[in-house]
Amino acid sequence: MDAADLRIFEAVARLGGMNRAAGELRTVQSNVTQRIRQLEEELEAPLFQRHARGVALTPAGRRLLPYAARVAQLIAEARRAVADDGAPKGPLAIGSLETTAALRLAPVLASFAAAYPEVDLALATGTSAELVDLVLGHRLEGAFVCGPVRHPELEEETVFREELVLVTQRSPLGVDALLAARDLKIVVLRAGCFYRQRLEEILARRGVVGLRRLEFGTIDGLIGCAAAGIGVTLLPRGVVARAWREGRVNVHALPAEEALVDTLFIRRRDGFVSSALAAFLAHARSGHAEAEAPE
Amino acid sequence: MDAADLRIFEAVARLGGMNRAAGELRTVQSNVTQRIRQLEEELEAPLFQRHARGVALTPAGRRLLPYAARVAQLIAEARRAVADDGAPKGPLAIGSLETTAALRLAPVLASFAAAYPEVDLALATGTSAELVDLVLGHRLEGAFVCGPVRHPELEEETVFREELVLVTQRSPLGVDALLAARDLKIVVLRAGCFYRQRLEEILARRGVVGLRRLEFGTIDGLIGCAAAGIGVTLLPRGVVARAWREGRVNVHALPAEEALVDTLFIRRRDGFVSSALAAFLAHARSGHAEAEAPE
DNA sequence: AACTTCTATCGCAATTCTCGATAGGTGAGC
DNA sequence: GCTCACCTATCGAGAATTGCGATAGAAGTT
Repeated sequence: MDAADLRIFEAVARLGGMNRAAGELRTVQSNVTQRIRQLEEELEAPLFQRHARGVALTPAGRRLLPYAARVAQLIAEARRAVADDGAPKGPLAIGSLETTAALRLAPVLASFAAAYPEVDLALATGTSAELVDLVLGHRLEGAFVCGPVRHPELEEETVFREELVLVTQRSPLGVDALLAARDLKIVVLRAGCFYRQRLEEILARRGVVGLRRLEFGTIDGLIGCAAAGIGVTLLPRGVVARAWREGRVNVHALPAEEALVDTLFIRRRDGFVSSALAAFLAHARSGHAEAEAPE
Repeated sequence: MDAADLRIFEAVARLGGMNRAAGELRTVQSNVTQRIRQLEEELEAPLFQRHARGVALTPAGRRLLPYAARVAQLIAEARRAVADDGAPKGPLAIGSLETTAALRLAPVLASFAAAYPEVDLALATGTSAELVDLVLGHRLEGAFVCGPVRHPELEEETVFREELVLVTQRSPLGVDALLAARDLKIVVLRAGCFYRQRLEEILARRGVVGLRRLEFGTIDGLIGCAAAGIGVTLLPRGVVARAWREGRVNVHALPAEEALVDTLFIRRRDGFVSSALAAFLAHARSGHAEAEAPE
């Protein structure tokens, strides 16, 4: 049982037929048949049940299938480990919440790309749950998500701790009075954004429910909306610092348990940490992340 | 890069020479040389530094080595998974603390062996730390240890919860008076036993320190020593129930935080659970473990 | 009944693997 | 300084494996 055998086995199992597998593997059907038969002889167990429309996994085959994928992944990882001589280079696939990417990662990415031109950085965005799945599935080397995740196979590390503040129009009124206004909307960066959920929780706890939502694609748009009294939004303090200094909006601090949100970087515990990823993490930790933070 | 290549690579790295590796692999040196050279060409990286007395790993080789072991383990596990058709059979290597084996496991093992004669059960004993290492190193499918362990790669499950009691000679005196006796010894099953450590902590907390230790190989010996007033020991309540009913010893309950000790079964989180292991765990959980417990 | 789609098998070619022998290099010991 | 022991590199021939194309057979579809 070799890695090559397992690759063929995996293709046959996934495509449900030796002909289809042969096509994908750039070989001929007789070859696939022979290799599968040899594998079955070696393991002394039938792996596929043959029928007229293709093949189906037997129980033994079902037991083998996950190992085929794991062996392939492990060998791919070994290749990367050998190729990684310590100088950050090559592909680096990481993920991030859209909000984090927009608010925090932009300067990190820019300076990282400048510092390590040899690295081909790919940034995927999605919800925390999607990103966790991608990391677990070896599709991403790591991701920035809102935590805690507490998955046994994932290592997590807090990289940003945001203090979220309510942002409203400039007004002598208190926050409660502002929230009581008719037609108030909550303004969020994007549907599904983590801050939206948090904002709704915060308002619900104050008895404000059923507000309309308004989506904006840019941070400045959010702040503009809040300044105009159209709605209320929730943003990291650092992001609204400028608008606040300029007197365009009011910011309202929240109690710590509502205000603080940790952005974690997650990666597989057993996974290989490429030099590119190590360099990226060092870069993210070493202060570039504070570029937008308040003075 | 195939599993076979990695096996050859691993042997060369471990033995420090292609000749030695060829011997172990039952092939000839030229073959090993060629395969290693091909592997180096494929990976485009030198794996070994050749010198007159053999070869030494290069940095790239050092990076590859752990993957060779992991691939080999994974493939071995895949073989076992395929061979395991649901009927418990074949080898089953588990570990246990000596104390647990003696006090709790004997009836489980006996009835398991009778129920599943197809399983070749091997029981290794050692300290908790040793057993944890053996499980992590794929040498044992699981082990009974005293917890908590909290290792990220290990799944742990509480299988026994013992109530430990102090066992002393039968006497109208209170436990404090008995502990104050001169020449009192602590009697333990074996050096390094977990209960010994707990017993010393318990006594230390009551100001009793520096006692002599006496080791006995059997539970009955411990109880006999305690009954004769030679020493004091610490045992699960169930084990001394008979001697207590017969009026041979006094048992003294302890506060919960001192009395309760969990025996956990640990196994690798990512590891394959063989049918034999599943059957064993079901067996252990389903009441056979209570054979020696009090009525 | 003809057709399509799939797997099993066979013979042959190409590739790869294995083996044994030989060459070359290096350090230890005399 | 020489030989000896030990090691790796390389070569060529034979063996084994793998890959390919063609064909046969089975089963569902039209």
